[in-house]
Amino acid sequence: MMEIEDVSAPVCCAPLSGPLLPADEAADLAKVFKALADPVRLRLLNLIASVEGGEACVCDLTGPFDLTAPTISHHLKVLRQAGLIEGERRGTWVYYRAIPEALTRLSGLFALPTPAGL
Amino acid sequence: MMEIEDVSAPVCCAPLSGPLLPADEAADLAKVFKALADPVRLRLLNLIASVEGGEACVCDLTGPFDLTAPTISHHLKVLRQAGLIEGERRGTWVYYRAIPEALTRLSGLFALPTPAGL
DNA sequence: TCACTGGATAGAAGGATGTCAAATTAGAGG
DNA sequence: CCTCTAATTTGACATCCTTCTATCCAGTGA
Repeated sequence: MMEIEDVSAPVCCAPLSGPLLPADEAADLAKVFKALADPVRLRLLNLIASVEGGEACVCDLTGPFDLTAPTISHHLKVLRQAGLIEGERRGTWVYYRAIPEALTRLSGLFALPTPAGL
Repeated sequence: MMEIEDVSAPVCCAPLSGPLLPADEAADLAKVFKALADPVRLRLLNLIASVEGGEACVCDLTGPFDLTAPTISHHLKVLRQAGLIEGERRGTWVYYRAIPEALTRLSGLFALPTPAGL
């Protein structure tokens, strides 16, 4: 269940304003953004990343949405396969946390070379 | 032709690790990521943002891809409506440039509150 | 072992998306 | 005015995505 593909791994450092992105890296990056391209998943990531302690139980992630448990489970899987979150089962419950490196990587992607211009 | 919707405008400042994102802001943000969730559009934005002078002619954006002109035009429109790029016609040609504020906004979205942990 | 609960998986229906060919608009130049 | 080129729009088609219901798996505890 906890399989991870982490398509974001090879996508690393260079900002979009920087050197030309190879086509295969663009494809990998697109998968990460595809994971973010849904309001439910954005709110899920937001919920998980903003939790005090860094961990959120799935049982607390279903309530805020007007969706069935399988749908939430599906969205969590998409976020997981994108390398944005990771899950761990402890007893009856499963806990998810954000992967800081993934967020930092994305932050750097949008960095500008000369912010003096703005 | 140059209509802009700029769905990214209301989405502004708070990082994903920060306070809870309202549902409607999440929906707006998702539109921006939907625009980024395609390898061709990522490469287009990369091409435009990395051009010396900050401007790229559409005529130079068709070559790098194995796609027809209408398809490139469609992708540019999606990026435009997401508020990531803007276009301007000068004579026969249309030039596009990245909108730095949009990129900076996204960069801040992935900022972490306490990078001390990593 | 059996029942109960939290969570994931499988399969299907409906809507959204990427791509193309064909037609359209905008400007340059005879 | 006519033609040529750059770029966009339109309409169609195939594919993918979100969501559901139904089912299955994993632990807990009697």
